[in-house]
Amino acid sequence: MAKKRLNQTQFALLGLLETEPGTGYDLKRRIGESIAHFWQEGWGQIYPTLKQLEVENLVRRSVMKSGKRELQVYRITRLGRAHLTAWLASPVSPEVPRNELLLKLFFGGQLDRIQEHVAVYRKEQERLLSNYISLESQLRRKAAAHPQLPFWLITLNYGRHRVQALIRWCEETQKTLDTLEWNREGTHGIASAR
Amino acid sequence: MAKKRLNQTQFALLGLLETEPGTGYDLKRRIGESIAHFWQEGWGQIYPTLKQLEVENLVRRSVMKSGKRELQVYRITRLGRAHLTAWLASPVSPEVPRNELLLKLFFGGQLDRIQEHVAVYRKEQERLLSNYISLESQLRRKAAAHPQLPFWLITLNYGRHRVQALIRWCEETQKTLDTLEWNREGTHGIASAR
DNA sequence: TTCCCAATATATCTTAGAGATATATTGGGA
DNA sequence: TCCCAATATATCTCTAAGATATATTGGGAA
Repeated sequence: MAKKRLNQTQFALLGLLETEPGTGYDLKRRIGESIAHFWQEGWGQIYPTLKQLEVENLVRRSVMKSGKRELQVYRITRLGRAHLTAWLASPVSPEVPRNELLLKLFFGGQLDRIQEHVAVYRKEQERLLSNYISLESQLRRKAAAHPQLPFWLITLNYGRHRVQALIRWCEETQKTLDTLEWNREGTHGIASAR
Repeated sequence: MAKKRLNQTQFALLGLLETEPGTGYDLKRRIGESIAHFWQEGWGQIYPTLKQLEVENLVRRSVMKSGKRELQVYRITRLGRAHLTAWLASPVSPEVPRNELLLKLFFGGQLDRIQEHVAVYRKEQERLLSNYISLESQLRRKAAAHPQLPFWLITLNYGRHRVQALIRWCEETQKTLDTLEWNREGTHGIASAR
């Protein structure tokens, strides 16, 4: 008996529908507004998964007419809620590491290109950091009394700790790479006035 | 003209073959010994990708007989080397975040289960940390003079910074969750002597 | 008023990748 | 001699990333 690999998109959508019913488009929008900093879904997952969830009776679909347009509104069922709860309590599956930047660093190549990769990466982490900070103050204002607020802050805090560490790594790495560049030039006897 | 999405496995294998020719099995072993802490490949990628690389003339295959067994040894070609170099210099594609632990935290659920998730996660990060530390001292001993050593240390350093930050996040989070538990019990008037 | 565009809404297609599994050989130790 | 772990190659399924097609709707500019 093969252990069924779990479709995480299912549970992400169930979790979102638990808060409030909505259309596929709506769910995508809500992902962007709430969990995008650690979870993303594309159209290619959302619409087929909703259909699949309906077949399994984990969600129910109701069609809302608005002019010529038919909105497919999904809401979670009792069974869906049960599945969600079970999943929330189940062990977190380990993450598989795959870091393109590190792969390129490991293989070496042209030093100046590597330095550029690190610089771009650092900029991106700094962008993320300021993003987390503004999201946090926004949350504290808009949802100050929300019972789930502590959990939301915890997820933001994760991002903050992570990117701060990565920024420090970038700083260290940039110093190391500068030193290497220096030594290499020294070795080759190239005096470059900069 | 659609931008061809890049098959990262290709370049990972080319990078490994650049150092030294080898069989698919050999490459898997070398991944485990060198880059597994930030990059992994399964059989399902390795063997088909090697065949594909051969078709594209990026690697050349030679069959070595050893008794009844035929070893498929692959070595990188001049063209393959050119592709690899171009890839090493090309921009790093952004990482798509997908963190199951944070998703479960965000959706809330039973507090004790969340606490267990965090505890397990913390243990895993601590395991990784001690792993990085021993790998580093091992590297410094075995490859002290290797020209690529600084780059290898940089990748290990990335892991160390990352997991140290995540361990600190776990500590903070555990405190926060404990406080929440306390408050909840207080609210419900449950006096639990522990 | 009409035209255009951005936002809303649903859907599908291809490729990459994760993970499991099948199968055969080989070398060394009980 | 037998067995098992390591070596070696290969395939299959499902999940997910990303791009794209298509139609509607509401609001602002010409």
